[in-house]
Amino acid sequence: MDDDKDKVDPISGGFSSDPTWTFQGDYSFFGSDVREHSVLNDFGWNCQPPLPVFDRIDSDAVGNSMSLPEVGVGVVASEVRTGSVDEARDVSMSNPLVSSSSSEDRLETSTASGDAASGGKPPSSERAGKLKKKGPKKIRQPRFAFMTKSEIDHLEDGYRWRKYGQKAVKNSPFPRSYYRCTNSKCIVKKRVERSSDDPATVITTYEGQHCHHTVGFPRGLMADHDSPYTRQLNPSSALQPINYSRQQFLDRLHVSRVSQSRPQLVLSSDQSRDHIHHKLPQTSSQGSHVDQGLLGDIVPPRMRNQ
DNA sequence: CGTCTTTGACCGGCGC
DNA sequence: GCGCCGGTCAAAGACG
Repeated sequence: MDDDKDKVDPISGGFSSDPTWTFQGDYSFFGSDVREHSVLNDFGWNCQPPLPVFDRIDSDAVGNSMSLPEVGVGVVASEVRTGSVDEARDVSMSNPLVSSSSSEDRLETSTASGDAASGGKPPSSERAGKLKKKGPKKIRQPRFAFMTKSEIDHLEDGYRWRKYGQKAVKNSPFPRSYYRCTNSKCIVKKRVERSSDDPATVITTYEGQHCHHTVGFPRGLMADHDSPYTRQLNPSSALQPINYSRQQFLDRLHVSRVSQSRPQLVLSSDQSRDHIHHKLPQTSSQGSHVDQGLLGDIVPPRMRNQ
């Protein structure tokens, strides 16, 4: 192990100081506010507010703007302004990440306006009579995406999801899956797709904010209820700062990954464990940062508490 | 039997 | 107007 690699660049969050973790290209990917949220925790990434305001997350843009760290999570943290479309467009115009035209535009318009009601197919009789009335321009849901190296598409994140659709992605051999939070009162959605550039990379896009706590890992995940990981996932256990050393964290995480055969958000393949060991930037626990759900590591509080 | 996934059809926006 | 495309619905099937 080379401790030199554990130094953390407060600006880059450690990625830029290590070639393996370098986000190639430039930080425009993160917008101008990159300095303000590049704080890493033991998890590898911890977006601290304020996040840059993007018009959208565009997986194409993501792929073009960055190269993923070999292991771990490449974060495309973003917040979509909840306001008028025009407002958001103004943001996009000033953000180099945001392309002028993308499918996400269409996504925004279609999902936010009707959401559960508009997109699908009501009974034919109903369909004929119930012509879409143009409601007020949709309110955009906060949205962010991240990229993970994983063989598993749908990564556990502490919430339960119901898959409601799958579509082939243009210019990609991999389909995109659509998930919705199983909590009936929760409107959070999630898209999962593999990068066509790097099939080992899973791009997960969340939309909206959970209005409830995590449900834990009902499928037997994270049985170690006292792990730092669990503490971050479970609000009830996240009441205190995480005190594990990085080494302890990695050891525990490794055990859980191997035993469960289910890679978690930050980590990917087992063979990369040593790699992670070397490459994970070392930071303090940022003890004040405790949160609910895995999203707590990514979504800034103001996004979650809107 | 309840829950979840699969899958074909449909909707609406956008570009041409 | 038409076709493309992303997103969604919902019936049917699979699964535990």
